[in-house]
Amino acid sequence: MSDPTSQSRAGSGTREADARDIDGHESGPRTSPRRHLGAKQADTVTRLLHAGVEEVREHGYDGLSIRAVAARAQVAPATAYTYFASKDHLVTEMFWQRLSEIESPPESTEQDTAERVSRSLSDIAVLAVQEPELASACTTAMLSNDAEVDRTRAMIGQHTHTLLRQAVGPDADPHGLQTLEAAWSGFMLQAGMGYIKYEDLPLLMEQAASVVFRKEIQ
Amino acid sequence: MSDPTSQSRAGSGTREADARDIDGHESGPRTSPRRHLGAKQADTVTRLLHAGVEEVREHGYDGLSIRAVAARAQVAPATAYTYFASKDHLVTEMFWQRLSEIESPPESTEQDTAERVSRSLSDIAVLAVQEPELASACTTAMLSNDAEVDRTRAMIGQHTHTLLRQAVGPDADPHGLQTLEAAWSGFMLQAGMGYIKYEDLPLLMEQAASVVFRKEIQ
DNA sequence: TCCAGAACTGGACATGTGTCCAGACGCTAG
DNA sequence: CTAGCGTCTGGACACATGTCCAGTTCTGGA
Repeated sequence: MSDPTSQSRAGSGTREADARDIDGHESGPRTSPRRHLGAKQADTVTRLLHAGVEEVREHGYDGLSIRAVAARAQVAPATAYTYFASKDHLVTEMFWQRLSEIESPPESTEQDTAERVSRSLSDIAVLAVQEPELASACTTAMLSNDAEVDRTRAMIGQHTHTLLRQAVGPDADPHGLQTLEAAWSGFMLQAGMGYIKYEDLPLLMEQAASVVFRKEIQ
Repeated sequence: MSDPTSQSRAGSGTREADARDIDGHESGPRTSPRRHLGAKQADTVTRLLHAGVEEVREHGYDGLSIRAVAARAQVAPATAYTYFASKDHLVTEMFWQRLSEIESPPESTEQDTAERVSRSLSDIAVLAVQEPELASACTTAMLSNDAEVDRTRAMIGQHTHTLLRQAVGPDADPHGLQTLEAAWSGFMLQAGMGYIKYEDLPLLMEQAASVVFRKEIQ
């Protein structure tokens, strides 16, 4: 988890102060928030995020409209735009909210690198399997040129980078890590376009890791 | 040279207006699967594609509008929509038109795999360096849910797959190829978002290939 | 209790996308 | 020369996105 420094647009600030997230657990703020959202605002944001997930689940990225999300959250469209700069921002924020809860698996014991990589990312894969529409929508939304999306994207990238780095170990070949990271983006992309299935991601990444880190698993 | 067998929406049929069909009349203007273009139509398509490249160069993906492209090509918007199903289709088609001209380098001699991979893709990188806006726009456009985009995307994917396969050799480890292909998508994606530079692609891919195919280059 | 400011509302506006269609145009066969 | 047909036109339409703002409702603190 981490807190997307709530900025002008609040969006990210969901996990703030008293803010409870969708499922109700409270959260520890990570990054120092510059601005706090009051309980009411936090609630509005939460409702929007929640409504957004439902909308995207039902109608996919294309069928998602901010106005529909606002309506479902029982909020005026203009209010939604107060918190999210754009549809893409909303979508990335929905994904980030879920993703940020994923931590590195505890004390990866004696497994080999490939397996650790696979495990590290399997939680993301699980998320993507549970919410394929969201994952796929986020893939598209991430490409948007939008200052707010930039921030969120950076956090998503940072987070998966950290996950990978931890799985791979601090002394791993930089090129190997680089390659693995690119492969991950590539697989996510392919899954977003429907070329591969999200549930195959862990296996694919395990194969990639074993090929990259010559662990002779095959 | 792969020939984009001109299809429903003409787009791909850019290559030479020779296309006079055996039986030139098909009534279904909209969804007819295979339609060949007369010289005049081919010219219109060419002008649109050309204008599109200029527009995207000047204004980027977001600033690109079909109407502006049509105006630049001195054609009515409705006419543009006759040939291209959507803005995304136009963009992918522009890219494909360039990409399809790229061939595998001749008989790669005794170089090692990593270097062959780097060489094979360097022409694409050159294209992307020359037209970064186009490449980046295409990255976005590829994600569109659009039947026409599907086709073009498939051709683009097929073509790069072939390039890679040839560079890597027919007996290469499938997982290695798979990983390399994903890494390629990933790097293209990262370049499209501005995280890396298009001109670094060949080096990055060479590093990836050498890591994947244990050629002990490091 | 009361009120200033924060939060939200609702609807108009500017812009863009993609569709549709009646009619004008231009090439070519007869 | 002229009819016919494929091609192109231009503009209206339906709908989405994102902006703006005057006005209303809510909230917390004196």
